[in-house]
Amino acid sequence: MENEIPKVYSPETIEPRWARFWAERNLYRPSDDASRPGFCLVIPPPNVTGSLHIGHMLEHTDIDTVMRWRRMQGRDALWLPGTDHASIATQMIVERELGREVLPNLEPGPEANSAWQREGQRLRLEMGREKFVERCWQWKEQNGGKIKQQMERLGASCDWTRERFTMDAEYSRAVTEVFVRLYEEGLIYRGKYIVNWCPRCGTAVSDLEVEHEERSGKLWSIRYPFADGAGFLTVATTRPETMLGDTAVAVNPKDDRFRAAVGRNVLLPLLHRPIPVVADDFVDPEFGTGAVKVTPAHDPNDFEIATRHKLPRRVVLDEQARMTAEAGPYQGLDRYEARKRVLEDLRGQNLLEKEQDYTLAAGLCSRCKTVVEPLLSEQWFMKMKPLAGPAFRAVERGRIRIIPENHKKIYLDWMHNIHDWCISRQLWWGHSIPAWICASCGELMVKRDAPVVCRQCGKAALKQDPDVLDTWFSSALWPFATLGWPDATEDLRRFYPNNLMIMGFDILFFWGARMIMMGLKLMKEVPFRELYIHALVRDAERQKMSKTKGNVLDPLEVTNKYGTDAARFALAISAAPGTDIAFSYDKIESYRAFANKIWNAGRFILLNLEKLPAAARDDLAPALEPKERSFEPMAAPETLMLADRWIFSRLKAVTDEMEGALGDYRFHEAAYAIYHFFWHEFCDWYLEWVKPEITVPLDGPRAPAAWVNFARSFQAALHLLHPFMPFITEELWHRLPRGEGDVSISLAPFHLVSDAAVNMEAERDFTLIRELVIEARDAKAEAGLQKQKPAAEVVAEDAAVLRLFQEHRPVVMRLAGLSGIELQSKAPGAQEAGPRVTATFSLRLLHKERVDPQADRMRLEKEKAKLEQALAQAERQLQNRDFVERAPQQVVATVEQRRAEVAVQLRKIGESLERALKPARGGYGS
RNA sequence: GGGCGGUUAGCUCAGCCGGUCAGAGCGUCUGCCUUACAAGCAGAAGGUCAUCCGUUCGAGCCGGAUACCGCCCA
Repeated sequence: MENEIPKVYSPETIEPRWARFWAERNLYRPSDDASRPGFCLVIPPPNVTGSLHIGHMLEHTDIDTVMRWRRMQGRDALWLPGTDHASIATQMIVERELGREVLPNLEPGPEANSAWQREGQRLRLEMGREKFVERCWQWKEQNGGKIKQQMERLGASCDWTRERFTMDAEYSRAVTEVFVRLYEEGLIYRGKYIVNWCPRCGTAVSDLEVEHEERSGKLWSIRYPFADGAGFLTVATTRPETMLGDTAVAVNPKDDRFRAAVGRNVLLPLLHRPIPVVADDFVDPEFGTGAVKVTPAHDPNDFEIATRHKLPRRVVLDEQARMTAEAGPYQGLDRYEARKRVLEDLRGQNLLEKEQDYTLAAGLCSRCKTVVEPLLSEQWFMKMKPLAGPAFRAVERGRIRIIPENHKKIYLDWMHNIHDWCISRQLWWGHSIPAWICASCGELMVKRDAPVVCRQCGKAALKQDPDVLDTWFSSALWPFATLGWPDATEDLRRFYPNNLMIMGFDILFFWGARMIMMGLKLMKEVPFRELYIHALVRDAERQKMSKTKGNVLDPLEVTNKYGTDAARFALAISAAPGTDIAFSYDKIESYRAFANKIWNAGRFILLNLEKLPAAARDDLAPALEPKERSFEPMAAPETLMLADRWIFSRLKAVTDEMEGALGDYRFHEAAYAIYHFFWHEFCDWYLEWVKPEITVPLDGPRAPAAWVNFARSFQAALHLLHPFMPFITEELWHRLPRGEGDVSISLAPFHLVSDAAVNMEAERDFTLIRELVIEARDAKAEAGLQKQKPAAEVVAEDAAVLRLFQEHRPVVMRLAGLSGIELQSKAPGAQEAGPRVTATFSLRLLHKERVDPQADRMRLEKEKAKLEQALAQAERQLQNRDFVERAPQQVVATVEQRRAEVAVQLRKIGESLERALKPARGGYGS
């Protein structure tokens, strides 16, 4: 038999089996009984190109823990899985793959990557849109399943029958519907504005997709001569090459230095174009020389100035960031090459006045880290202010609760300062924009279905807008589009609003905020009631994990090495809200030890179960029937041990504590509660206490109370552990005597223990016994007697305590390793080893061979000093009239009680010390 | 420039509404292969709670300032 339960837990043989079991049986598909209370969370859809990293594992651990817990509470829990199509990322990957096919011999590395990318981009244009999109689908079919496999392996309890992808036909219908509705309402518009343009990706990106990075650069001061030949104005710029597109110089109207210049023309150097000097409040007189160049087509602020002053907009940089024909002799040069040439030429003409070091914030494409170019471009935009108002109020007024709370303010600030969102992308893989332009008359039509003829001129010369929508546009619809919107489905009715959303801070604005706006707009209701923002997983050195740093971790690697349960538990217990997690293998290892501990406790119970008569074993199954709040110590007073009453009382307390913590997303507290309970209460004390009852050979048909209580409390602990450690708990649960109908622990109640189990008296009594055992062990260790079994003398003045000790003499002797206990109501002045003093009792070992009297005395002195300090502090407090009068009575009472206890202890220690100083009766070491 | 967070044991971090809150895990030290578990058991040592000032009868906890570290936004 022992061979079937190995001493060391090996998750690799057990976890994949249950992962398959859960998935194959569709265990986590909610019932169709709509009257049952639901609980819904849709996954923040991972990028289909990716694979899950350790951050996802944390996210999914948090999610799965909540979902399993809610399910065990009896809710019809729906965790809806899926992925998003990730326009830019997918396109980049497929391009790189294309490139690799024609350049197979490059050594992998950043250089090869960019060569493949360039070549792939060329091939994409060559093969055309239709074929390329087909390639993307192919890629998705082949690689998109990876995330599902990973999630299954990590135990994610989602409903795979409801899996969604943002480019599913049904989902795309929802995307089109939203676009058309918002366009018709005037919330989506098309226009020519400055956007963030990535010259490498060849597309516009939104503000959120630009990362700012401090870089050292230069600030150049350039002279712009007045057109009439009298002097010059000096402007300062960090981007001299854009001067070729200048259409004005601006100064602050309040700036006296330039009062005379306003209204005059200057000659744009190099191109010799006359441009006006305008006065605009935007100009900061403190910056540079106080005069700035105005480049409306390449700077958002200048664009605004130009609008106010009706200035022309000259585009001098093209979509690859090369100079256009507007740049005259510089046409065709790359932006950096052009900068060099412009500076040379200015210097040559003595128009470059100054060059200083300057720190500037470079905007980088978050996808490829290329410096983005502000560029005038025709794009689709979404008006955000009208959507932001309701989204602001929903959070402000608590209709959505953001946890941890400090993120609420960040959200509100962002929502308050929101700008219109550029939603079109010059990419091929994604949702096409449902807009058609008439080649004949220029009419723009936005339609759900492709129109045949132009509504204006009637000609059949319509061409669909070539752009696709920002991926985030479609994922903003996720909480309702996945449930069947725009149709009024049963799922939608039942699961919208979702109860909860869990995501990382990094996508709060990309996603969370936009989902709230869209949900309120289209469903007239918030998308979810609560939004929990989880922490970031960093590496052991607290560095952010990133592919470029090479410190990313594959969850499956961790899982294969230590077990999923251990990794999940390590993440959960580290997940204090608002604090990033420093990932370390040490941590995982210590929770692998925990899994092993659980395993071995299970092993203990199972091995002994085997030794029970078959009838008694069968008798256990009904006693372990998982019925909500039905477990309490079996009523059989003559065998009911203090330990039984105690462990059930503790179980009840821990269950409540966990429910409280999980309800507030304090995963670390819930995890710690069950960790501590299982290891340091159940195993260290309860199991050790009842061991003789469990190992004693039995006959007869009935399982004795001790057995029922032991098995029940173990099972209840498994239920509490299950949301965190689904695999090992499922395995052990199935090995306990089970009835036919018990399919999975994950469908059994979380809260097994009856309210009647609370027993404060048992907790108090048990605590006293435990203290007694610990004092005895400590005394033995101190005296170097660990290997021996001395007798002890225990003195307690309280008759009830004496009675309690008397009743439990055998178990104390066993647990402490004592050969006997002499109970006294008064100190007889015996003179032995290792005196221990507590407020309730004192204990000394009755051992002739005194090991080190000096050590005893020192320890007592030290303890005495500590107690004296505590006493002094209590007395100081109590003598303070302000304290006695103003502090709550309860606090004063506590201090008074403490003073009394400390005084008693001090008195006893004093006595012990006195005896220790005197030569012993019979002498030490004699 | 604006905003936010952090600083508690050697390391990683908990610590709720101010009053048994000075804690956990890992590490270290001592002793044990005690018939579930050495991935274990029984013990122990270790902290001026970053610094300063303030509020309070009472401050890791509240307020202000400083220093250092980190993040977000512009």
